[in-house]
Amino acid sequence: MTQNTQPKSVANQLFLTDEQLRKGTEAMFFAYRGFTADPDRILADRGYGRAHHRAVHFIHRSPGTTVNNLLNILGVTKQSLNRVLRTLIADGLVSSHVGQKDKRERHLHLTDAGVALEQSLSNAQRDRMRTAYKAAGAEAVAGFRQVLEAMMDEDMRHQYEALKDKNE
Amino acid sequence: MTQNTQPKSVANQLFLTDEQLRKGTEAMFFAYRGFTADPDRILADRGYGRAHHRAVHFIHRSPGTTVNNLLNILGVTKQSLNRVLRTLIADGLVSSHVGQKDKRERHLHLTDAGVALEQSLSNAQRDRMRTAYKAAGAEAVAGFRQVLEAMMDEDMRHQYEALKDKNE
DNA sequence: TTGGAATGTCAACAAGGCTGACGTATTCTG
DNA sequence: CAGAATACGTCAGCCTTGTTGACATTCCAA
Repeated sequence: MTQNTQPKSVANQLFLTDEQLRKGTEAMFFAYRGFTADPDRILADRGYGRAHHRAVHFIHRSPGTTVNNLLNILGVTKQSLNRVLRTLIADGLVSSHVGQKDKRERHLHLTDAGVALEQSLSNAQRDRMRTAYKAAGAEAVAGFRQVLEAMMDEDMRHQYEALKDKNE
Repeated sequence: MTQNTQPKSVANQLFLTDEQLRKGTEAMFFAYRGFTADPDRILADRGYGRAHHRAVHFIHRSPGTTVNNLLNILGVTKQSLNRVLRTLIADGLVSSHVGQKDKRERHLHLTDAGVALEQSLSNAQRDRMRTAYKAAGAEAVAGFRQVLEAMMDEDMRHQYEALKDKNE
């Protein structure tokens, strides 16, 4: 349907051919596998999965966040998140306190053990990311980020932007 | 965008700070969600999941491929893939023939209905990709691909490279 | 020709999504 | 103040998709 075998007038659009887009798709698929591979190994050793990683990551990012807040960021149901939080709290990696202002809320923090796990996960992931960044160079990295940001859903881009410059 | 108020030796490496790497991590997380969102909706309507998408995609890419071959590309166990293939075959989207040369092998093809599904999935995914590519521009896309390729595991990069230029 | 390797199938289990229903505490609002 | 709305937890049950284990068939090499 959108086969691009056009004249030169569109030569500057060559990166938009179906073939180029398909390559991008497959690159995303294979790269995401690499992206999660290292943390997955660490998690498997401790009987956790990717869901635990995501929870730990975002609690670390936003200490004191509420359950509801986390729900929006992670995009899962509360039943699903609750299962994960329950094990993390039981294992002493996450603490949950009733809110001061609003007592319906629970504020989540990593314990020392939780911070330690987060560190080992993010170190593993960062190492791979750093290697990839170094290999590709600063300009490629800028392009990488631009395309990824353009690929997000509206809502997610807002979540992302809100977190983006938090610790600068 | 890059404020160069630093000495050169530092400025060159600014994209390798932990903060930059963390942003890249989160960009991957949110972008991958967007990346899969559109096909996921189509699949859900038909009672399929992402595993079906992957199988259909790579059978389309490499018609006549064997189960074992697909296993290597997808990186799952044969039992897991088999369940998905079984439903796709039962639903008449994929055909499986015993190999001529080696009768242990099964060669996989998409039926017309399978091709139709593949089209609707890849059209949806390409649309988002195209929009993102357009918004980011050709140079950003080149960087995007470079970083993704550098992020893959060795083995996966080989799989990816092998597929990469197949239809050019 | 026979034993091992390769290919693929079936069965059963676990993680982690989902929906729906319900209970409890707390806060907001008319 | 009463009732609606919000935040959270939990139970039950479903689905997809990953896992291991057991097994049949086929091929190949000693």
